[in-house]
Amino acid sequence: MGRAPCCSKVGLHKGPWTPKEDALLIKYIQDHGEGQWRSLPKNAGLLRCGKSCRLRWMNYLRPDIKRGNITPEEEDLIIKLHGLLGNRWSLIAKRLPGRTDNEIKNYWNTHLDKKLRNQGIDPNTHKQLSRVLDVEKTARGKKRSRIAMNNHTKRSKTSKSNEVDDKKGDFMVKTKDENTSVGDERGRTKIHLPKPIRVSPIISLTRHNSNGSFEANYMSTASSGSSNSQSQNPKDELPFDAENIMLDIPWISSTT
DNA sequence: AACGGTGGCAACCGCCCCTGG
DNA sequence: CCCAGGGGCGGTTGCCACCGT
Repeated sequence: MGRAPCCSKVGLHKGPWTPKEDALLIKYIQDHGEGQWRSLPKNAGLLRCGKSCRLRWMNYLRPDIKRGNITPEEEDLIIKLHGLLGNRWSLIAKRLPGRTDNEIKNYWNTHLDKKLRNQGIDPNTHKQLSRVLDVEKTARGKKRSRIAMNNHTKRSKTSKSNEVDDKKGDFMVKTKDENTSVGDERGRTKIHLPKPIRVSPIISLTRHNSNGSFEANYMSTASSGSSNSQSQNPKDELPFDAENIMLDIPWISSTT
């Protein structure tokens, strides 16, 4: 069996946070700083799981968070970074000051995924979709049916990965120690990457004067598709150091 | 006006990695 | 080296507002 849940669910609040809970959390972190999430709820007088507190703080309460109004520049950058990094929302978020991985993930799922499909681009591979494929994926990518929900046909937690595999296409890769076939029934987290390319660690995004969009300029030193070139960077399984991508973005003064 | 479908997003779940003992 | 716990992460779900019929 897996590890026990991070906290006993008995007596703990779930669901939306109340202003009072927010205030307690903010006050506690202002006084004591971040960290010790597991013990924080108890010390702060919150009937919440530590993870829930962390999530609330990271995604909503942190003072440096920008909310909403994702600019076209940010949107373009998200698309470019997703093309490079795949669904590594936290890495993408690091390149967008004030944005959280959750916000970017949501924005991708609700806006950009659809937008790319409408442009005939496969949001997973960032390549042109064939017309047939596009129609098929659009149909399959529809928001889950409420009817299905009412019929209690929600996918079980344990079976989710199989369906995800079906949706995500060919660029699903296994994490580190995985060497079995796609569709692991354990529900292991899967990461889909763009077609493997060898690039230099330094990437710059230059802006088109005409439309303000960005173009990723990375020094590709080898042909694409060399999927055998396993990661030089075990941490990310990427052919470059995703943590240290340098971006030439005029409207972002700091890169971290 | 009522109802069902869809969109958007906050929050949860479960797995994995890292680190300290 | 091994193990357990904390924290981080990505995928998924639930709720609510909005929209079209």
